Amino acid sequence: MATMKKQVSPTISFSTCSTRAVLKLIGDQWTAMVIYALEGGTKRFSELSALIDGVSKKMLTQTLRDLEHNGLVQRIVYPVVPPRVEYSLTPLGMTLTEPIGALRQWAEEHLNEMEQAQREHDQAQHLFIQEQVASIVQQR
Amino acid sequence: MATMKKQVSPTISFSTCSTRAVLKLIGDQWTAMVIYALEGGTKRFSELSALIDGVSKKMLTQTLRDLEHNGLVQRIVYPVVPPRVEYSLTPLGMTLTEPIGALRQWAEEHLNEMEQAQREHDQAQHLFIQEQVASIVQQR
DNA sequence: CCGCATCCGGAGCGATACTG
DNA sequence: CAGTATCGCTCCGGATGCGG
Repeated sequence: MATMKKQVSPTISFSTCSTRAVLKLIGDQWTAMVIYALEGGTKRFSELSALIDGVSKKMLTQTLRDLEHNGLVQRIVYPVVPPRVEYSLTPLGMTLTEPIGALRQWAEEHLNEMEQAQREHDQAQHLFIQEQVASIVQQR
Repeated sequence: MATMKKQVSPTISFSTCSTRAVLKLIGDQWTAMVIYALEGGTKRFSELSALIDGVSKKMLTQTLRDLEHNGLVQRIVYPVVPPRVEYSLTPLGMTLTEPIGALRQWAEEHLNEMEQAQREHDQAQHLFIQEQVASIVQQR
């Protein structure tokens, strides 16, 4: 097991934590899904737009630019009319599919547990609020 | 989720993609780091606050509440003066440490590559802008 | 067909002050 | 000590229109 006790040292500066950097990368709504969509191979802008339900042109452009800027996605413009732009993962981008896949796998395995926990928690909250209301009413 | 307008896409519906759910979970700035901090064991509110550099009380509270709501973190309040509140990972929360660890590992391995790609890209951008300026100056 | 610029409403977040 | 309440600001993200 690689993960032993792994005690958090008392002086860890979280500002330099690499987790933060990755989160800044894929933390937004669309990045992970763009990468996921590009796992299938090279895609045109309009194809991505159609695949990723709900994304606006602006956000898609922004996300792709960001990924390109970080060297995870390659952007190829064909100077033809009408314009044709193709996006694909770089080798570096491909390596990101693994941890993202791990995340997705976790989600598929544990999402139902989480939803159940949510329901239980909501119910507890609900009952608690009812008690509060009851006690307030009683005071009057 | 309440308002599902378009569900006609024959391809993958990304709105129901589990990746999205996980990202909503750990996508924000602090969640992943709270979990990371709690890997070391039970922590008090003030301890977390000290460990996670730069987090405000408001955000820390919000993040912890969210995690508690999803059944990933347990919150125990000791009714004493001064107040004492302890947070710890639930078994479900522990399972999240793996994919998050994978993410961090990827970051540590590839962050330098990304930074290099960024620099190269920035330089290319810079040169391009220089060309633009030059051509404009030339026109005058 | 692709992408950039602009505007604008609203959510998110920090700082501060207050409570128990 | 561990929050809650409120204010104010920033920035996200959608809609629209232009340009190549």
